[in-house]
Amino acid sequence: MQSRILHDMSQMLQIHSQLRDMILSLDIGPGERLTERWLESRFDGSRTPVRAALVRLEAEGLVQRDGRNWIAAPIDLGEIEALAEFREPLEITAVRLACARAGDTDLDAIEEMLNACRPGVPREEWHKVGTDFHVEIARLSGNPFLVKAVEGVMTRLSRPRWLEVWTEASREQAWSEHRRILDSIRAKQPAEASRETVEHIRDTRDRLLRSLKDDRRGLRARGFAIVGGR
Amino acid sequence: MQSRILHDMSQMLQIHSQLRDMILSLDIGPGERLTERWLESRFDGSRTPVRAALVRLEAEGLVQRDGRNWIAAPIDLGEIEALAEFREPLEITAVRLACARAGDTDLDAIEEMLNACRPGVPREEWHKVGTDFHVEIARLSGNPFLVKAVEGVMTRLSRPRWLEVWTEASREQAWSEHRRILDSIRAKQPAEASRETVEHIRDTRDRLLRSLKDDRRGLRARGFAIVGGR
DNA sequence: GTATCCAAGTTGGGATACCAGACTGGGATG
DNA sequence: CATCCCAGTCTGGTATCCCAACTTGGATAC
Repeated sequence: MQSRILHDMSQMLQIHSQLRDMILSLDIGPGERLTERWLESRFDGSRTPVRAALVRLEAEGLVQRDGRNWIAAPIDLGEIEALAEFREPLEITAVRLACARAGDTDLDAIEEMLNACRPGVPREEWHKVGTDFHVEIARLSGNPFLVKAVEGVMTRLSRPRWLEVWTEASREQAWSEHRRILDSIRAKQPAEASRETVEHIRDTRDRLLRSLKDDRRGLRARGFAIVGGR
Repeated sequence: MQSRILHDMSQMLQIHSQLRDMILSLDIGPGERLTERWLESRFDGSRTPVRAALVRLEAEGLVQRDGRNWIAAPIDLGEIEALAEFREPLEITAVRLACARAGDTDLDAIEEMLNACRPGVPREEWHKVGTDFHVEIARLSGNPFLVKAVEGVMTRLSRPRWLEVWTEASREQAWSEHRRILDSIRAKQPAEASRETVEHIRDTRDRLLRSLKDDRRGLRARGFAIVGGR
């Protein structure tokens, strides 16, 4: 009987995780070329696990093929719009199901997560909570496909959200929108929670697109590939 | 050994496609173990492209890890329910957007596809059209994420749909439900199209679950792993 | 000065050798 | 007869080597 837990991650998973972090943290810029040989030396492994990691990251949309070459996925303004359109029905469904299925302890855990965001905590924490909130709500739906899909959406939105120029006001707005959604779920008000979710998604989309378009020139100057957008 | 033109299709893609077909056609049974060495000899390639293909198939949900081993994904009754719950909002959104965005020529192409299904054409064709209909409707939405998600759903439902015991009546019912949805889209009646879509998805779910539960014993006898279901 | 072309270097794709861990079966032991 | 143990075997994971296709840069011809 195999009762053994894999205590040591395979190199493929290590490289996958590290490269993922480098891309999401913009340590590797959007559109930047990745050669298997460079990655091999960078992570001190052979090309075999490097290639396996690249294939997985391709499925996540963080890495793409450019002809025969690998590149970190560019920031795509059209994609941000499509993602907003895509996640609306997903997250509406998630909050409605959460109203029906979530227990109080689940909601308490998410509330605590939100409460961890107060003036003074580093921006990384705000960013992470902003992602996790949506994923955890989806998890309350009990539907693994909703969770996977929302995770995918938030992964793809991670870099745009990081590049957004944050004002104190917009940060507080997003936080209170999250808070309102959570309260509506707790009050078992699916219609209200849905409406707030749609509003939040559209606000987020508009903020991201406006900010990225405004900074487009500067971001390109940093070597970041920003494509799409009309 | 291989001096073929690589521009056409890498071996990884060939193996991916062939293995995918073998799994979807139940040539490889649900739950069946796959060893890299067997695949290597079966497809006359080395383990390198075999492993890349397996990683991709894992992302599609057709292949899983079982401990350190690879297996063809079992049929999971719980998954069929979760998929129905997941695809409802997706396909509602797709038909609504299709009402707004689809042109007549697009709709004609789908109608022709449906018309190709008449008594006498082989079951494979009915099966394929039943999948493609939903994907093509999603394509009319113009949203690539909706397309990808619906493709994923239909891929995961492919084997259950194939295993379902088909009566003449249920086949005709599914066909006419498709037809009605298409007509409502053509008439730009999003509310009606949505209602019909939900109805169709729930009918499909119930038919699949009933049929699989009834045949569970027989399918297991054929060596097929059928898991889940309460 | 410009266009052309070829050789050297680089890239990803594939093949293969080797490794460590897990499984299996049979034999020794109580 | 049951139990335990160990070696042989098989597995996926990794490193490394070779190859064909592409890129590139500079010499050459005009």
